[in-house]
Amino acid sequence: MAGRTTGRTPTLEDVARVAGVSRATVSRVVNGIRNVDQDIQEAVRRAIEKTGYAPNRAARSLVTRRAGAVALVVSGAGGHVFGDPFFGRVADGVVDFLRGHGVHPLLMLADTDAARDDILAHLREGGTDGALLVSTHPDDLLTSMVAVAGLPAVVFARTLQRLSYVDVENEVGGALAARHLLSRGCRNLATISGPLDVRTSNERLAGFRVEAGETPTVAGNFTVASGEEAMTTLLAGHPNVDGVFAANDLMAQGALAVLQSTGRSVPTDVAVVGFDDSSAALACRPKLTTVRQPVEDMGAAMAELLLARIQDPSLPPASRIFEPQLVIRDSA
Amino acid sequence: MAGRTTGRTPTLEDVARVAGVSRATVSRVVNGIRNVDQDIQEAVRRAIEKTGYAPNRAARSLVTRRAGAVALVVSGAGGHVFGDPFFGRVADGVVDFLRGHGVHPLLMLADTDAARDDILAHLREGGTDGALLVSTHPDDLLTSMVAVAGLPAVVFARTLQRLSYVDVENEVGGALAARHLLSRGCRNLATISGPLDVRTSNERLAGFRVEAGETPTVAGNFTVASGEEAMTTLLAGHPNVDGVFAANDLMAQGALAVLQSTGRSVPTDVAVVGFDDSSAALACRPKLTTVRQPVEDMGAAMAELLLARIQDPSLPPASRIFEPQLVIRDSA
DNA sequence: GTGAAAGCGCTAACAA
DNA sequence: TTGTTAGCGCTTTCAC
Repeated sequence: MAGRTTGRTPTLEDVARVAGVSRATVSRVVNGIRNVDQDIQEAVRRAIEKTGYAPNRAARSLVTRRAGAVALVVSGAGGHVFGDPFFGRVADGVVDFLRGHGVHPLLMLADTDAARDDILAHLREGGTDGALLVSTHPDDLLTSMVAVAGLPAVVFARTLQRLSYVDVENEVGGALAARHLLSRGCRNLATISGPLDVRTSNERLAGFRVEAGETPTVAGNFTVASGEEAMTTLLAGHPNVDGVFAANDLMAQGALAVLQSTGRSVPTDVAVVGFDDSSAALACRPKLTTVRQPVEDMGAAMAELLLARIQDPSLPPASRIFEPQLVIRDSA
Repeated sequence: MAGRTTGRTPTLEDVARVAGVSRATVSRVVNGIRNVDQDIQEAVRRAIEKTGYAPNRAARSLVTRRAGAVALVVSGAGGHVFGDPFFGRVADGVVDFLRGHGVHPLLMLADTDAARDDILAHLREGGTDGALLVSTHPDDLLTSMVAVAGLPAVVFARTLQRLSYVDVENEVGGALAARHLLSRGCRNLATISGPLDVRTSNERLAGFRVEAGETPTVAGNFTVASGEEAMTTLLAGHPNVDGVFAANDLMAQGALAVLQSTGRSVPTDVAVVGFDDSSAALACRPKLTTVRQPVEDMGAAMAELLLARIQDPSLPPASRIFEPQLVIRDSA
């Protein structure tokens, strides 16, 4: 900072001149390479301080062929992706892991074809060293997209492609919910599933049925409003329901509202179990008993898998499966 | 894609050879510069197609001195920044605006000194062309940080520094809430404010008081739980409250829960107005009447201001102030 | 309208 | 252990 004499931003060359050594030596010191005399290291460090030198990322990337950044590609929720707490949690986990490694994620929204082309172009231009793909509807578009670019990538949710992925045992989660409802004495169960074209939804439902058998089911679309509608429909056909499992917390929250407005008390009359353990679960009254999905950890795992793959591209695709966990609160 | 013959990724040089022109010409075509013969343009385009060429970002950045990316620096909410819908909404607005310009935001979390140093270093290395600063507690740390780096920057919330900013008229929002409560006949108002060391909180409170006069007030910290506590305290001292204004939706949601659990009906017995118009406002039952803060638009405006500043660094810092808007739903 | 050539700032052989 | 040198792939004067 201090003592800068020139107008240009200082380069390796400037530091070298001040320290009385060669560019290469300065580069070595900057990059923490051994084999540099202690005294010289000290002199270089002083020169760096004096000149206010900071390495130029573009120049470095050009020769190392490393961008030092990864893409966090998201899609779903109709554009307002980050308003959705799910993506936010993933992002938190990703950021938290990455920053320990001096890497930052580049946020990209893949909601239209144009956007996808744009992202693809960016990846092909070497703007990032790899990609993290997160989508509520894991479009094949999205994954194939990266396959084309030939970059390391990690997907949230199982994938058939030769890509790494991170997922949660959704069936186990559904089963957890069913067992809990059953064990508290509920005998007339019903479920509000997610959209049936989403694998995750089906898995949660399947796991639930393994334990609870076939039960009345209405599909929602993961929103509070759809949870309300579903619950209303369910109640119309089965007024004596005493336990409901919703495939996510938002729909559970909607169910809660309908239940209460029809004079039923939760959990006394009807027990409700959600899925996710999002902030909505805690904001609800009664607080939601729910199946926790360790989303932040999963985001972190994605980042970890990706970084490993970037460091050693010869590594085969890997995966990490997480176990969901029942969090018992007040709604069941 | 097709016809690639070499193992390396194709460069301008390769395209030039295939098209039978010089590197410079290819560069011109790629960058859409006029003054290139139509036929040659066509030939170059074909060569690009044939070779599967994509420009190298690092190389381009090195000479243009433009990273083609901006930093989205966030802090607050103790690390789980994006779990907070507020940041998510800002991010959505930012991403939405930026993508139209081929720019993507680099996510950075400034929650510790180490993290801030890291971010500062990144900025100084030219990793981004500017920064967007968003914090619930607009630390001076954060803003001064960028001032040092000398990069264009835009802050969410008014700032004293010579930086651009975007803000909302919080006083107006508070006044809007007060007038609404008053006009529906409430005569015993109370307010749940945000932390008193946050400017935003004070502004909302001040605006409310201009219209409603001094009313019982308890400070929360923007969480549902703190809203519950505050409402409980308020009720203990003023059981006849018939209208409450909370400085954000989450606290309003907490107030709602306490009100209902003490047998009061909303809005009949007590009317409640929140602030933000976050997703929580819609998820609540009754749905929250709230003061809408156009957060996405504000995020987009930040991005717009930043891009303008990057394109023409001689531009002076600018600002944009948004008007909040009362959204009447079911709670008041 | 097009090409030749000079660099942007850095790393990484290779020599010394 | 240190310095010399050759690029990385691109944009951009400056001639032609």
